Amino acid sequence: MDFSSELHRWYHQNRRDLPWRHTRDPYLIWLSEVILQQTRVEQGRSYYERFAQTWPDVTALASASEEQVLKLWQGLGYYSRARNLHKTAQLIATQHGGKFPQTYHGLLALKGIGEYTAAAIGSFAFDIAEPVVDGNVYRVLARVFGVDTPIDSTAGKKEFRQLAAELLNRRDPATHNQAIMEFGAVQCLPRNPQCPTCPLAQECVARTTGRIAELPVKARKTKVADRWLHYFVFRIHEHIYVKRRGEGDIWQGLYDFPLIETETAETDPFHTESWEKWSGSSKIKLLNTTDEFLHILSHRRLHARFYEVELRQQFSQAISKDWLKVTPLQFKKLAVPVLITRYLKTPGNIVNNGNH
DNA sequence: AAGACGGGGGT
DNA sequence: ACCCCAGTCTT
Repeated sequence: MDFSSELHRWYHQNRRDLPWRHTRDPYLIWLSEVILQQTRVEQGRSYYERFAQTWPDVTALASASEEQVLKLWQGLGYYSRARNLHKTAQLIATQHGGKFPQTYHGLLALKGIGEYTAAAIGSFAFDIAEPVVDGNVYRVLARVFGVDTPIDSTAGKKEFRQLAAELLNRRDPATHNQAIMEFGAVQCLPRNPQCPTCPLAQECVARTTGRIAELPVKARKTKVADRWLHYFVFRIHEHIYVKRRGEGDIWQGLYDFPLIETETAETDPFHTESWEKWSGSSKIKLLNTTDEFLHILSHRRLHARFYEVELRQQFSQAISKDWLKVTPLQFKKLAVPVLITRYLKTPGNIVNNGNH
């Protein structure tokens, strides 16, 4: 039996029941695919349910504000996905009459839709014969066919896509694409592949040559840099100062607090220009300094501390130009990074408990 | 071609 | 501590 038939048979017996597998609606498929980019099924599942319920079609999503979309996306990470999702919804609503493009290249042209997602939407919604190549597919093909070209190289991407295209069952690309990804996610696991029960074990090159642990090959590893963040939580009567994060850094579009970043762990935030500017203009009473929060991102180690301050008077316009004054209740409606959520959960913090 | 971009889970 | 996850975009 050939690769695709074997896969198809395995899939028939082992497929999980996932909510986005009950629809051919390109909007819902798009939604699920964007949510699942670099995200495990179990992590993305509840987000999909909430998005699909809150905005059941592309017009509804287009009518929402970016703030609302980011708030519902809060905690999922890679927030450009949410911003692009929203922008693309508006484009489809206004320029495409609410209808998705029905070609691979038409889909590929949309913001937030790359080769993988265009193939996924194309095959699942429109039976377009394009192969999906995601992390699961790289792993399955690298092992079964013994391909050791690095998957994060240009040559590797090309080679794996070519192989995936040759294997694709053009009579039923939708099922084939689902099957190969599901096989990677359930059977051919990264650390613990279930080889004893694998229908492809006999032909699997990695298996027969003892290279299961070495495949697939990844060329580069992301280096992790440290950052030191000093957050100032200024409370004045019933309000807190917050800031919307801008372009060119993590968490774009989310809200946090006025921030002093230092280059080293030793640098004292109270001996900086920002602090001189703030403290020189206002009566500041430091109430509390939290312990350090260590917050791990894939490419950063964030060391964060929160300085809680009760203000007697508000800051001048010159200083707080891009700051926002909100009540704790209003603050809860804004999208914030998980790091801020962690701080807000600490007992007795000045935001939730600031009535001194 | 390389880096930026989150957060959670597994070993 | 390190790796991976239904990747995409920018430089």
